[in-house]
Amino acid sequence: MDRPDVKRLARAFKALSNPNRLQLFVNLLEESRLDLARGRTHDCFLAKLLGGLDINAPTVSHHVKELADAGLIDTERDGKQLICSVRPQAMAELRALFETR
Amino acid sequence: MDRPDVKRLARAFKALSNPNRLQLFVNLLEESRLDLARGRTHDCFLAKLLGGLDINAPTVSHHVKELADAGLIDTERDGKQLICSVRPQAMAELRALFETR
DNA sequence: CAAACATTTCGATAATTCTGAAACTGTAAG
DNA sequence: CTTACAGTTTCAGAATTATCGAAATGTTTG
Repeated sequence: MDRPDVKRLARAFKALSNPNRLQLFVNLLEESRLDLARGRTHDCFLAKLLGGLDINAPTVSHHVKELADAGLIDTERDGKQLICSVRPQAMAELRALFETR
Repeated sequence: MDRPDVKRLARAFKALSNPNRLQLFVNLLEESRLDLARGRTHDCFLAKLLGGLDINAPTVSHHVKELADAGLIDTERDGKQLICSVRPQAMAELRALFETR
């Protein structure tokens, strides 16, 4: 195994350590998987990610920023909406840590 | 994908979100892999896990407890030493989340 | 331009977390 | 029994975090 970059990993895990933020991330993951299954590029604006979450707009904005700063997702502005997508690189790095062997 | 247990996952991620605690866990992971490579059961007491860490005993104790409470590691007392091992179950659950597809 | 919309920034507060000092417990060795 | 060892508990202070309300920004629509 390559020596993991503990500092960066810790940053990612911190981003995923808040239940609301993690739920946001999981929702995005599932949306991504749906779209990938349809062979389409992923495309998901914020409001779509709030499934079942009871938090206000400022908090959502803060959480999204945190996920982005941790390198877990990419964001891009499209008109008045914010498009989110998971970063495959980050996924790979995290998966590697938990690989058995 | 099965619906992930967000609350429990968040707990695990929180346990890994502190750099010192994550380093502890990574050290244990690497020790485990070494021993598994030798076809032996894993066996690791705390002092062995402190590589490069600059934290005092009470803090270490606290961090280990946190990792155990989060279900990431098992601990067992042997004489005056504490034996730690990673929980394969937890590893699998985390790995699943980052699986692509 | 005005109104509606999606998100962000700011400021403030409550809650949680990290850490070490000091004192303690249980075990092994002399 | 005494000492040393490995780790734990308790306590308290400093630092970080989560959250919201209010106001602001930038964008599309009428």
